[in-house]
Amino acid sequence: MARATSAGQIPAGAPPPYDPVAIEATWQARWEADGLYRTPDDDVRPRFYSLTMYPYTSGDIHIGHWYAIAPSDAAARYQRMLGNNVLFPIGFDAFGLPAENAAIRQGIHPHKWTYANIERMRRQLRRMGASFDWSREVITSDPEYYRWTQWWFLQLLKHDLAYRKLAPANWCPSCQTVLANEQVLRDAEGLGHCERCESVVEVRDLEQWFFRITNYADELLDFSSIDWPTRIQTMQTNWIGRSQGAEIRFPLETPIRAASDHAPAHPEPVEGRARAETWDAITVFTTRPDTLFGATFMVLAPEHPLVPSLTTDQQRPAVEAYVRSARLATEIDRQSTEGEKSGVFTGSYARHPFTGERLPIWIADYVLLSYGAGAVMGVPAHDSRDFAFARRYGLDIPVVIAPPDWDGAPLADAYLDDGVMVNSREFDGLSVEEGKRRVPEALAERGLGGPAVTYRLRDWLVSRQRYWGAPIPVIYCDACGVVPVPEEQLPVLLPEDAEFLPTGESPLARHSGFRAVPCPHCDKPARRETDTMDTFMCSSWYMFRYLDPHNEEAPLGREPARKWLPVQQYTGGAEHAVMHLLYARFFTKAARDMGVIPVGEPFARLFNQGVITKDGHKMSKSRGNVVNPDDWVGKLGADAVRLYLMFLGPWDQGGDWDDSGIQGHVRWLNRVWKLALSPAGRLINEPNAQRVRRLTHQMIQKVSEDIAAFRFNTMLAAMMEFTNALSRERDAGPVDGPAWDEAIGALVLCLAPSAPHIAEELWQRLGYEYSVHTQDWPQWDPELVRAESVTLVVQVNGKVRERLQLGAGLSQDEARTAAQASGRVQTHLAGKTVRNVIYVPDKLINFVAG
RNA sequence: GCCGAAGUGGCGGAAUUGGUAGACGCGACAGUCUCAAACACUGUUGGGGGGCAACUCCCGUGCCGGUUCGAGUCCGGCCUUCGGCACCA
Repeated sequence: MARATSAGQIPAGAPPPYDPVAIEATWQARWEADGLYRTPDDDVRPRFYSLTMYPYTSGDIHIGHWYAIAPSDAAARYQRMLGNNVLFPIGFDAFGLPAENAAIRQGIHPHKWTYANIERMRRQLRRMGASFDWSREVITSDPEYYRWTQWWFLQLLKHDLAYRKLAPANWCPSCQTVLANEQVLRDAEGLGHCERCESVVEVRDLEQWFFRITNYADELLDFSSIDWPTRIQTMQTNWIGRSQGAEIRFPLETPIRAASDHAPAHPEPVEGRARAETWDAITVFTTRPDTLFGATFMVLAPEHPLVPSLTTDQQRPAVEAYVRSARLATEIDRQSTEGEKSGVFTGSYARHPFTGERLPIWIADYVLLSYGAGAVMGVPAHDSRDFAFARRYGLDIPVVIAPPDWDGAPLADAYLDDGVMVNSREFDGLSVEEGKRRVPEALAERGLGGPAVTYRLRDWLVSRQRYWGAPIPVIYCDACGVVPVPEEQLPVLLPEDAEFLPTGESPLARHSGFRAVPCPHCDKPARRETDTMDTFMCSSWYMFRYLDPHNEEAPLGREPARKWLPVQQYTGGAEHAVMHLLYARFFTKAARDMGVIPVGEPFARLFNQGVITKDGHKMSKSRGNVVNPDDWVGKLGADAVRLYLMFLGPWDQGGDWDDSGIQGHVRWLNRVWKLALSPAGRLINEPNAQRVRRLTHQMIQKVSEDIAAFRFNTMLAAMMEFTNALSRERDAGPVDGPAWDEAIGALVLCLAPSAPHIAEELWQRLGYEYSVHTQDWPQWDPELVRAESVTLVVQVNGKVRERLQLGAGLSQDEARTAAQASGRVQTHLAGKTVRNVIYVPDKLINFVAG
């Protein structure tokens, strides 16, 4: 930290007032002009990729963005001062439904709405003074970006990670359009209504695109190579929901044909057998194969393909009515009807694989087609849902796992805990654990099933019947089938002249110029896919594009990928725990397997900041409690707002905005300003200088450790404490000289990541070289930090009776002698015998006496 | 219901390989400055008792119990709040 001019250049007299608004504008312009935060690719210093989640283009940068970004920026600046080549990019998540809603409400085209918002948000972001490299900005709705989103889609298709199948979607029969889940309003009975016309929403099956995220389910459960909050790991683990159990085949009395190819999620019944048109058994998945002998009925999901064939003529009216009502409120957003179990008997029976007993086959909506085999064995004694169902319909409830002191009486409720297998033939006497192993083995020997694993995670449905998204680059040809758009024809441009009528139907579906296209194979008339991609697709790879944002040959080059990946520090909200953060991991693994990037995890370290509230509530326009950061920045400056947000408390806990709190930071910055710029005298003597130096180095240590661990609140507290101490030194007498210069210099350097503008201004006024943000982070001297005197706490029977200022490093005997010299200690030891002495060097001595 | 996190002054919070509870800040009160107010600055500020006083004693980290010389921190059992999932077989 060489000074451009010699020390002692601070002009005499009172310092000028601290004018944050003027200072901040000046420095922001200067940094921008100098390209101070540009990240060169050819830098030899160690790289550090620091990423904060890019904002959605909703309209305004609000206080939540500040809360997320300001500390990220401080951390990135700290890394820069440590000597790293830091990449800290920013961009905009620009596709999505809100743009369309705004378009319909306000009559603005989504494109116009989005780009106007970006314009405004850029300005607001610049006022924060964040050290973004704007030259790498990405906007996901730019053709130069979504061209590559489409390219990724084609690669996933090529690698058999994308496929089409029928999937339920919300359908409004009046608007004749598909609705997103958030456009469906639920009434008290759980029925969905169209948000626009209030018609009852149906569920229709459409051919939709999926990504095979389930191929990676097991790998996604492995967090060993990344440093993520356990909270997020747990959430993802639960979301993936791996269950170990068995598949069991229950033979049918007569083989039947499936009604449709609308297969359950787990289409292969057993042993890799191809899905048969003719079914001779019903396959179920269970995590409790040990309870097999307690099965007294079967239950299929209402949508199960075997239902029509299994239904007897006598039962058909009841079954069809039930299936119809279930369609109105299916799993897309099924209301929890807590405890109530309804169902209908199909009239058919299956055979128990071991006993051959006839089991009635029912349908019920508590069984989900999309999980396991879409069918369950009903074991009422040991499953609470089956128990409720059996009670309601008068089915048998035989006990096959005996509770510890069971007397043979009927159960009042399902018994779910461990016990001993009974009424289970050769398995009697086995524990639950042994049964779970032995029953599937026995099933496998007889060709009636075997061990199996199932996941809660389903494949990622990426189709959106919407306009404002990246068009899915495929073409449907009557002759050639599904034809991928050739890569050299990308991007498939979103037509801007799409008619944007408030019908809710995707403009792409009715835009004939977009739809009609010659087949790339046979050149005959064909039609484009009119669905667009889920915006989570865009955000699954944006961290790659920052590395090579202007590459026109590839989404990113090999060299940038090798140099920069993975992201070393990712920060953002925990609301993305299972969507964005899981999809991005899947995407990275897929890209690795395609050979495009060299890593299998996108984010090596993750930090989730909390939520900022006002008066204890989420901020919302309807509640009228929105804090507008621009107002505060205009009045008090960005630095004060940044500090206030960082000081609220631990970053991952969030905090509540309180107008009065921010004044404290303005006060403090003013104190720092005056302290740094006030004319100084001479430090009178060496002990004072030593004391100041010790305080300085202790502060540097504390600040360094805290900022590295994202403990911004205690980092600032340490600087405030230091400021208070320096003020006391100055008030006690004249101060100057190297120790004082070092103290002020260190304070300004330590402040630079958090309050970049005032730090730059002070740095310049103190006569140092521009810029403070390219300086080395200050080092602390361990020798100086060590205290020479300590407070020794003296306890008698665990209660504090005296605090002594003593030299550091005393032996137990020396400490004991000193402690026993105290009158107070003598009082409390009077008439007692010291039985034991516990000594913690330099901290505490405890006399155990009685 | 299941999973996870957290309960500390008037408020935000600090202190956890067990060792001074309340750092730092806000607010409040008192004082300085001012005709006055605001700003700024200085001091006090967990609760209770005793003393003219320098002081001194007791209680105190959601509740009950335990381990320990010593517990905000560890163990057992509760209560409350927040977050996630929610008929996952």
